[in-house]
Parts: sequence; structure tokens; C-alpha cells
Amino acid sequence: MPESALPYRPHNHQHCVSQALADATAICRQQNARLTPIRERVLELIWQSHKPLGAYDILGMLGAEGHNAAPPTVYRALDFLLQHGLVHRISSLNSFIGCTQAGEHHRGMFLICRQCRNVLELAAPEVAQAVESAAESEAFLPEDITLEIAGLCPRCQVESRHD
Amino acid sequence: MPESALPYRPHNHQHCVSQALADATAICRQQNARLTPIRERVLELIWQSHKPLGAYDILGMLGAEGHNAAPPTVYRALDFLLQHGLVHRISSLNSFIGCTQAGEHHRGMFLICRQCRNVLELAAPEVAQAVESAAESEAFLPEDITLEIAGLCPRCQVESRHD
DNA sequence: CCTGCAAATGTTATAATGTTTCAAAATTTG
DNA sequence: CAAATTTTGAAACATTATAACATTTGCAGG
Repeated sequence: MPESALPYRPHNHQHCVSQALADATAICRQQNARLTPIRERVLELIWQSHKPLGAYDILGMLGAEGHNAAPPTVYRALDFLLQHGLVHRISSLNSFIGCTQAGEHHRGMFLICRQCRNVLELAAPEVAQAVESAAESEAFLPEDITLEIAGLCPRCQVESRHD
Repeated sequence: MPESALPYRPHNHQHCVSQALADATAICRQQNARLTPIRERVLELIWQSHKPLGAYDILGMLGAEGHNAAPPTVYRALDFLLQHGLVHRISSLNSFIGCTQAGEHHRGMFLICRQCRNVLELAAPEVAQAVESAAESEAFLPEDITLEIAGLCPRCQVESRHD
């Protein structure tokens, strides 16, 4: 059995955050996009963990730190981050998570633990390939792929056997 | 290029509907589940086309035919239909579509045309296999798979070249 | 500098989607 | 038939998301 992936075990998470922010800064510079304070702060909040956050979670956090924002503020920041590939939306949870492969062209695939709620993003090019082949076999032109797998992460599988 | 799948071309749709209702009746009998009038009617409404319907679309249709239902009525019917594998929920659209493989154990994969909004459900066992392998390579135990592909169906690809 | 444009944010209201709760009716079971 | 269970009705409420318009900010050209 392979070692657990990052989200599922203790790690220096501050490193994840600073890496994500550095990447975002670079990507925005490269695309002539403005990573304004709000946008950067929202990205940072999303990266506070490997668990996805809802828009209203973010709204609440902003409120708690004195920035009295309304929903459109958050949704606009999220739209920006989505557009530039810095976060992903998890449809099945109506929530958002930091992209671990920002900048790279990829079709994300998400492993979502229903217990600890951590999410791991996988590249899995062979899955993307299989999906595209299946679509093409129906003469369908795929554009966006939503692939979200809910289940139990390695850690929570172990714990659930201790019932 | 293969012939277009059902949703994307004219067909005797009434046959789809009556088949779906017959299957549902059989499945519910077999599982000792009660396909009550409301549940059956909701299933029938969902099957009125191959386009997914939102819960409030259904609510509106019920209202239009004199059944003054409240949201929980519809959501309960939908929960029942989901539980018995008679409909699927499309997370990326917050909407529901009839299951074309009711009764069979399967992981649905959906091809969603962004133009005509028709949806084709594919079995694609090789995709399911690839997804499960990818999950297992991370020691993740998959339970529910959400796989939704948005793009252009064969018909709408042709039309969009006529710009 | 400043002026005017475009992009970003603020603000209020509202739309769309989904759930909780408790009561009443229908169905099944003993 | 009576009790227990399941289903439905009904009202209120919670959550998620967008529309519309005003204001501010950053920046390019005069």
C-alpha cells in the first residue's frame, strides 16, 4: 500500500499555502491578471486546509476578520480564481478547493473523503483518456469534465474498522 | 462515425416513457417499495424528455396540473426515485434525469450537451474501471462516483459549424 | 498632474435550491 | 379493527447564487 497522500496525513501545511500563493502570483503576472487583496485573501482562506469551503464559509471568515463583505464579493473572487485555474469547484458539495496543479492544463479528478472531508486532487491522465474515448465513441465533443469520487480516505478506513 | 444515440435524434419518445414506467413498476414490486401516484407522476414528468429537470421545474409542472405541492413533496419523491435507482441527480446542473439502466448495478456517466441540454447516460465500464483503479492507487475506497461531461452532442456540433 | 476610461468593489435586493419540523392521512400488520 | 409504520401536507426557514446599480480604484493618454 502506498504512503498516504498529503491531505490525509500531518504535514507542514503552511508550505502548501505559501506555495499556492506564490504560484498564484506568478500565474497572474503571466496572464496580466490582478491578484487583488480580496482575491488573494479568498485564495488563502481556501487553502487553510485541504477541505473544501462553501462561499458562505468564506463570507463568514471575512466577516470575522472585520471585512464586512456581501455575497457578490466572494462569488466574484471565486469566479476570478476559477477562471485562472487557481481553485476548483466541487459540484457535489457546492464548495471550492485550491488547485494543486495551478497553471498546468489538466482535468481534475477529486477524491473526497465523506468522513474527514479532505479532498485529494489527482491528475490521472489515463482516466481522462478513458473518459474522452468514451465520449468520442458517441461522437460527443467533451469540454468540461466533472469527476468527483466520494468515499473513505486511507486514514478514515482504518478508523472505521475500530467501531 | 456511429449513429447518434437516442436523445440526440427524433424517436418515438412515448416508448421511452412507458418503458421507464414499466421498469419502475417492476423494480418497486421486486423491492417491496411503493410507487405511489406522486412518485410515479414525478418520474413520468422527468421522463418527458431527455433533458434534466430541476426540482422546482417539477414543482411548477405539478402546480400547473392542479396538484399544489410544496418543495418537500418533490424532494421526497426524488429521494425515493434516487434511492431505488430510477433517476440520477446531475450535480453540475442541480437537476434530475431518468435512469436508462434502472435495476442494473452501474456507475452512471453523463454526456451533457451545453446547447440542446439533452443528456445521454453511458455505462462505460472501462471508465469506471479506470476511475476505481486510480482511486485504489491512492488507497482510497470509492463509494459514489460523479462523472459528468459537458460539451456538444453530435447534432449541435454540426449546427455550430453553420455560424 | 489630471482626466477620463475600464476594471474592481460595495450595496441592496432578490432568485433559486434545499431542509426542518410537526401535523394529518393513508397503508400495512398483527 | 387497532396499533404501528409509512407517506403526504403545510408552513417556515436555511443555504446557495445572481441581478442591478452605485461607487471607488488603478491606469493610460493628453
